[in-house]
Amino acid sequence: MARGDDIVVTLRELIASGAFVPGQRLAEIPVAARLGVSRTPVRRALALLAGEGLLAPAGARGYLVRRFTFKDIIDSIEVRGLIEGMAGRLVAEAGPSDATLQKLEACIAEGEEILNGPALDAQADARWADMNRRFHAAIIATCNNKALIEALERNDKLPFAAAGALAGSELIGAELMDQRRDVLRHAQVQHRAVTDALRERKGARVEALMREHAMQAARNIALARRKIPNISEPDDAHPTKGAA
Amino acid sequence: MARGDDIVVTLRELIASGAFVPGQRLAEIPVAARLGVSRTPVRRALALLAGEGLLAPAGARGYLVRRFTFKDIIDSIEVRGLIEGMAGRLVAEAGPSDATLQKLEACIAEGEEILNGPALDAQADARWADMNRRFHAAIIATCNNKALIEALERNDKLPFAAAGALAGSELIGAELMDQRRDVLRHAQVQHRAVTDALRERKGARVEALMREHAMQAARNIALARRKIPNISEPDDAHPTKGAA
DNA sequence: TTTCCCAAAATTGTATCCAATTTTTGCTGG
DNA sequence: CCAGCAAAAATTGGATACAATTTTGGGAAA
Repeated sequence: MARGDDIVVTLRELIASGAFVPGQRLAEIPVAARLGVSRTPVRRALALLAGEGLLAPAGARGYLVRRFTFKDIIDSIEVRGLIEGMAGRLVAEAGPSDATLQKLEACIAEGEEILNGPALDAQADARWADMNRRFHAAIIATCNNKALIEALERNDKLPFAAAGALAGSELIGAELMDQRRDVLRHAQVQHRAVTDALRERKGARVEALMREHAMQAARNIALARRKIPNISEPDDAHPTKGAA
Repeated sequence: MARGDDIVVTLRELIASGAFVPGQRLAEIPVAARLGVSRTPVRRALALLAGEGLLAPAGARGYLVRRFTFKDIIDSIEVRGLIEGMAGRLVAEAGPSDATLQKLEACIAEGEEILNGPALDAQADARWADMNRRFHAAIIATCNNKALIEALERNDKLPFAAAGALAGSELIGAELMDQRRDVLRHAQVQHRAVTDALRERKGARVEALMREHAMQAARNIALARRKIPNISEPDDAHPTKGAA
């Protein structure tokens, strides 16, 4: 998709990195000037980002950078657990292919390698993040339910909702690195349990494990809460796109 | 939202109604001519519909009307059950407000009214569809999880995925109307059970009930399968937007 | 006859221009 | 001094013009 989607990606990163303040109005002309393009592709990008939920309609005209509270982040991670849980159950019920199981085992082996390594530095963390993404992708990719896959794809675009969003980010300081090995060790055990349950076609167990696995990620995010840029307080009544 | 969103709505209806054949390429100029507007708003609309999953990118340029198999429809309904199930569980765990319970009871009372009415004609069916939408909306609206609400909103845009998509449509012929009363009676019982479980804060039970309630809707869709326009056969290898 | 290449046509993507609506600002009146 | 209204400025949405890329079709050569 070599359309004007690079603009969308750039804007998404700018929003996630905190370059745009939540609640700020995103006028087309300044954005276009900043990106060095005309208003036309910016207009398309803003509409798409609003469709993704990163921007909120500002009254009758234009868009606002949406506010995300800390609860919103935790909630989206729980939704990820819900979706991945069903995906895992579907895979278990259908019986995972050998190729899938091999992928998962390879991820586990790599996880073991990382955990047994000498230092758990930023590089090791990035490697873990990549492995973690492959593990989760291997499950959702074979669930054979397009609606479910797309629901997860959309959810993953919300800030810090995707699997491995914390790992590999710059949010883990030295003080969190101390606990990091325990955290990843626990995740590794969960990956092991998920893989075994998949092989044994224990659908309900996989579903519960994936949900709990996400809840664990939510707790880890909570540890880094203070470093997350641009999270709003829960009690501010600013517009964040109303419910249904 | 008085933006160019009416064009998006119109196109969505044209796709759902089968005016566009799946796999057909949607060129901007013909679409713009058909709607009587210029290419600019059409481009925005096509990009948004692709974001919603109703269109698939056609190689490096333009979009195709996406193919939906019958399984895709059933799958999206099951995803709806998953999401609504979690929403119901959250409402139950937090304790539903009196206002919510009153709304649900009002829906149930209206359902009883419809079922006890003399004829179950198309008008009664449309009334049921409206009541049903309100029932489901009352639950999801109070779940207090924005990611979940938006996941449902997106899923509801897929063909026949939304609650009450079959009821109120033209797909129920005379032969299905015979079974219609039994079908709705069963749904009414499920609404009753959901409401009671919510009041009693039985989260797990609500979740299971909502899932099963959706599965029932899937079975009803299956009865009308032959009348659904533009569903593709499951074994055609045409592009339908690849998985993750 | 088939295949490959080049040219032409069509279509998408971008930039600019115009109209319409909204928002802001300043002035006037109470 | 505040409120209300009017005018002006700014910003968004739509249409058109232009550039670039892709696709298609035809012709020539093997």
